[in-house]
Amino acid sequence: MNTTRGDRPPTSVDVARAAGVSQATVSYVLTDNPHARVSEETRRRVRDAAARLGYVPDAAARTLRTGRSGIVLMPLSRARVGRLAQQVFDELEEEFRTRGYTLVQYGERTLKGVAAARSWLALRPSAVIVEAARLTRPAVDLLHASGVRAVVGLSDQPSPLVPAVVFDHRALGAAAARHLVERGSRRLAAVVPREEGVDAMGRARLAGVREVVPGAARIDLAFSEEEAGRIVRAGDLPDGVFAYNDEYAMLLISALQDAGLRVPEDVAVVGADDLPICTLMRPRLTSVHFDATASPADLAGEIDGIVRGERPSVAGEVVARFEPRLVIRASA
Amino acid sequence: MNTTRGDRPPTSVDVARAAGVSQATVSYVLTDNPHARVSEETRRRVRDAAARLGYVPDAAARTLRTGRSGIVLMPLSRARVGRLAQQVFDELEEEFRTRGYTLVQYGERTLKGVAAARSWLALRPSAVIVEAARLTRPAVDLLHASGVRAVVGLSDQPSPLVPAVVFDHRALGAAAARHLVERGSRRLAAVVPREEGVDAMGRARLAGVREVVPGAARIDLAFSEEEAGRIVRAGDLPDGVFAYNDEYAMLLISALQDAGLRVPEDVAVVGADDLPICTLMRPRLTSVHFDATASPADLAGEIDGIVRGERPSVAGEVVARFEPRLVIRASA
DNA sequence: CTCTCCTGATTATACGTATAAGCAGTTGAT
DNA sequence: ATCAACTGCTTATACGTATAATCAGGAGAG
Repeated sequence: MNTTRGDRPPTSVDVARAAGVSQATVSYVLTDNPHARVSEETRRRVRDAAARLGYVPDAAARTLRTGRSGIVLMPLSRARVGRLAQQVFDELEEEFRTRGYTLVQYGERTLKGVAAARSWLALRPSAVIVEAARLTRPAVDLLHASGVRAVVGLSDQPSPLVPAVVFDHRALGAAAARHLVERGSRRLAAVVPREEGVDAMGRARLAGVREVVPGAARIDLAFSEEEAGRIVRAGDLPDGVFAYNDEYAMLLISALQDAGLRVPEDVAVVGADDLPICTLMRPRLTSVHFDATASPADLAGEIDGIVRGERPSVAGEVVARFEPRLVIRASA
Repeated sequence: MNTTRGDRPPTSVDVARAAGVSQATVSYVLTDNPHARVSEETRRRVRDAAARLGYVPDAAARTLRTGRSGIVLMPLSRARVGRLAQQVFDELEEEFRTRGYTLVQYGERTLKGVAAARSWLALRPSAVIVEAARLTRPAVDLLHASGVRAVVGLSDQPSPLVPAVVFDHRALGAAAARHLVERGSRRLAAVVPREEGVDAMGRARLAGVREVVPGAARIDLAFSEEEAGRIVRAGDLPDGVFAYNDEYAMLLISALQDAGLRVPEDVAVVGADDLPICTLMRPRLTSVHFDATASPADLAGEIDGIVRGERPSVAGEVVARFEPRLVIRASA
């Protein structure tokens, strides 16, 4: 049944032989090249042969020839980002796949600037999605000059170098603080996780809290019961806490309850991410959800448009913005 | 400073010109080819030139030439697997990267057998890690014949086709059930989640429970408070429940407590995954942890060894096994 | 009838790399 | 002194694809 020589996957030459045409014709037909002039009859023969042989184009050869792979590179460590981002990535992966791209998470975390860009270029990606802080002007220029059509930044504010997806952590912290104040909290604090990688987000959210309440305290906290217990027992607690996210909120609340303190009566607590566990805790957790102005599908579409040259890539533009939305429950 | 013509990334030819040698010599030096006979002086010149130009080999060209990419393909949807597997993937990604591979999650979820294998082969991966259930003998043969050195299955039991990573879900369910019985539960039930993708794991874990208690009831449950509440209010509850995982356990416990039932006095509950939230819930959640007989580093090393031909690929072998370990807390 | 234009193909080439094969100059054995 | 073997390189080639350039043949215009 398999008519290819040897036992490697069939190539376009094998398809050509099977269909009785030249390799070029196979390529013209299967890529739907608009400049191609091939009769309907021949197209059918080629497609039949390709299907019969189970032909799948060699990605490397295609990339080498065109100078561009279907790869969308995300040089991030999935483990280091929040739950929200993980979910967004999962959906993005799906969206890109339906559009013919492969989302590759290529975790080069140490390099920055031009050196990082060069290592990314080994894959000749069509697009790169990366923390804006790791980009420099020369790096962006190098990427564009080397055929990367879309460079998209992730940041907590618009980037002057590239179009960006903005996660407004300050606004998130501010929204939480505003609610705590309105509810009657007089002394505020914000948790900043000690975990490497998320501490930056923690500081940005703290800054947002301090936009509203300049004197808000900072609670540095590792994710451990012991440390949470120690902080609660140390006393001198504020009456309103923004706990960085829902998991830290749960950690804090369990420590507070163990110490005999009531939530929200003694200490009000606000989480973030609006995870399913919010409704399962007692009291139910008030949380700040990150609403996106654009869905993963929109984002993928936007990037696809830039790659295909249908849309311009505008530095400073905000491709999608994640804005805080308060979900009020019982804990604050 | 940049001595390359045009503005595309430098190639080995550019490096050769800069070092005053031929392109072949550059390749010999930079790949550390053992058959190469190049003087130390020349090697230095080549390496200097490469560093100066910021040369990074084109992955596509290398793949085309060698017939094999540095890609380890995992055709899975990350969103569909459990928290444990997600964490394992994150660590695997890191391990593979340090060994020079790129772990690519290429989510072709619908295809099976030879058709799936063909689509995977477009990337000429060095290794494929995939659910064993999607493999067939011809598919495995095709992969091997096409240059894929290591095909590793994920399964709840050893696979006759390939070496496998075994997640022993039955044993996990059985361990939970055994504990519940020893604690004094007379009527058992196991939750099977309705979520697509994880339901199979749920059924396997239920089967494990029934190995211990043949008459154990099955509770089909979607992750929603309404449904959990409905089930609790319907009455006729068992006095011991294995809740599939920690999150479903929390869902169930919150519903039980809302109905005025006590955990574990009225209903004992066991979760799985041993997430951090186990110690934050009240009562603290008894959970079954999946202990690995091999770390992600070991697994990556094993696969690397097979790819490099240092280790044989043995069908039926168990590369790593995840075995249940009970963590007893207050909920059961 | 000749020339141009169009159709539907083919032939030729380049992408960047790894590696087999070849080749000049030197060394060692006989 | 002669030839083989070795050293340190170079030249040549193939991987599989996309696409520019070319070409045979027929249709239509003059």
